[in-house]
Amino acid sequence: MNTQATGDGTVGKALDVLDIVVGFGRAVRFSEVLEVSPYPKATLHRMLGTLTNQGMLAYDDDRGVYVAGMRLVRIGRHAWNQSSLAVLGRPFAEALAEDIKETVHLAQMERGRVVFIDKVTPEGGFPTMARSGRRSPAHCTGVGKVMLAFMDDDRRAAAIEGQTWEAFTPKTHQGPETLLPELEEIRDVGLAYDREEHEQGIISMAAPIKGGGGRVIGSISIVTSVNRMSLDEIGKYRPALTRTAAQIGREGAVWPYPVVS
Amino acid sequence: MNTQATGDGTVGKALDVLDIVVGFGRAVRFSEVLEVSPYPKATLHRMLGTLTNQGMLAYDDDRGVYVAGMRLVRIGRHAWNQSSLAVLGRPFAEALAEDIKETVHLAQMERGRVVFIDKVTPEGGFPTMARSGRRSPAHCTGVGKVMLAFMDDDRRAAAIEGQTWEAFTPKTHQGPETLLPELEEIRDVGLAYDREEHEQGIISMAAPIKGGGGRVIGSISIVTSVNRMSLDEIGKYRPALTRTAAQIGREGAVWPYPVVS
DNA sequence: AAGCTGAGTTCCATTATTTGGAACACGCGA
DNA sequence: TCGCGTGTTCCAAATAATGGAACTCAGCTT
Repeated sequence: MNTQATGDGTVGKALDVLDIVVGFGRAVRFSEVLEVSPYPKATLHRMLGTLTNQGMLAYDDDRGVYVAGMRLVRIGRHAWNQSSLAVLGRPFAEALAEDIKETVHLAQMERGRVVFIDKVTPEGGFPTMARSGRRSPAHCTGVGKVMLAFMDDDRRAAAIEGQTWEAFTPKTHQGPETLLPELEEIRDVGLAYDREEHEQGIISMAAPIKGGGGRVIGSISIVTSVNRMSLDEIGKYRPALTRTAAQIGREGAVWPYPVVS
Repeated sequence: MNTQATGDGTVGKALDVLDIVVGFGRAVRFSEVLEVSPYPKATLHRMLGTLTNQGMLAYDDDRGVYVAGMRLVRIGRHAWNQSSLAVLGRPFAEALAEDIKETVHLAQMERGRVVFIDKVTPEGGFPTMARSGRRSPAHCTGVGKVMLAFMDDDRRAAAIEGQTWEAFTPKTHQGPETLLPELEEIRDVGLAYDREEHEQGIISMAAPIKGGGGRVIGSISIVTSVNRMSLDEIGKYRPALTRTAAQIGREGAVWPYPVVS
């Protein structure tokens, strides 16, 4: 119905505000939130008050800033323990990263956007900018494209509908016309590559993580820089990557948590 | 104003429901939530719908159950990265646990209740029931009492006001009359002991973690069973425990996140 | 196959809450 | 003291939440 993440009356707005505040990734002043939120001063003020009151945010009196609250930390941790692929995937991701000495990303999808669930950077691995909990577009990342390729048709349709098609580099897909054929190719090959589509000089190779019934529950990728390795060279890790993806998938065969499109 | 965690209109109710669902720790049926929530059928139904719609919960069509949603996982992870003592405390807690071969807990406080932030059980350590994200009362745990002892007077007053005084064992404090004197003692000694007050046979020794300005930002404890060790014996780890607490505190000297009382 | 039961969903007039423009308070530097 | 940028409070109008009751649907029983 509504493609917007917003909506749903008061609760939707409150969660929207929560998302904004936490998304800053640091303590924020009222006016900063006001600037980026679509709500009028009084409304936002009341919203922040409610969220603080509820323990989802905390207000630092001295500095006059809002930060994430303990209740959010607690509920979020609980949710993480239950629904995050990281809990069962981390050991395998760590083993892979250690084995090949390259950075490994673990991702899931939320409404057509990639959510980085975890990352492992081994000694000497390439330090990527991804941070767990961050979101990125799906159309320009290896982990995103591979999930799009293997998800249900209707979910994919909805996800593609919601893409922003922002052009991060000259190689970024700018619309379904070029993306859809690549997705088909990805389905054939069983892997997706990020050819500097999200960031100049950064490449990756991603495999889908399939739980019970072949349903995609996330994806895993090896990320590096073109200065360290070419796309061809990264290909030599293909067996290791697909093996790890399969291991995690086996572990998550009875995965009860749906990947939200 | 209101001591209840509930309140604050629609948003409060929605968060309440979210808390309930996630608190189950597993996929739940509508009727299960209905049973424990104070809301009428229609209201709860709408609430769950809204939360699902917002990505905070996810609904499994096949099984007809609700689980934590990806959006909650994402926001929660973000919050965790920012505000959890675990992020900076874990390495030290791990070192301590490895050193003494006993289980170590890391905790913070939310509205007078202890939230377990992280735990480390080394090879051969005593496996405790605490799980990160879980809550326990403050009046009967080492980590809780030590935070109560060292927090601001007004915060302590509010926190003590909110205690349930549930008697888990014969040794549990049943009211402020006996707890307050012990808190004073704890302040003197600089440590708190749990003398089988939460669970028969389980004891612990806890130290406060103090950030900048001596403000308590959490606590750390060594937990074991009376079958493994006596209260006296656990005391030999005192230097190690206080050293670790100090290390974490130094790391968190510029800790920007308030410990919500 | 009709009837029953329990779980989940929908309806809608009533009621309570949210809304946000505007006025107000506060701290701070000039 | 004035002015400015922030943050807070008010309150009548507008909107959204409420929940009892009726309904649907699947599975089970007689």
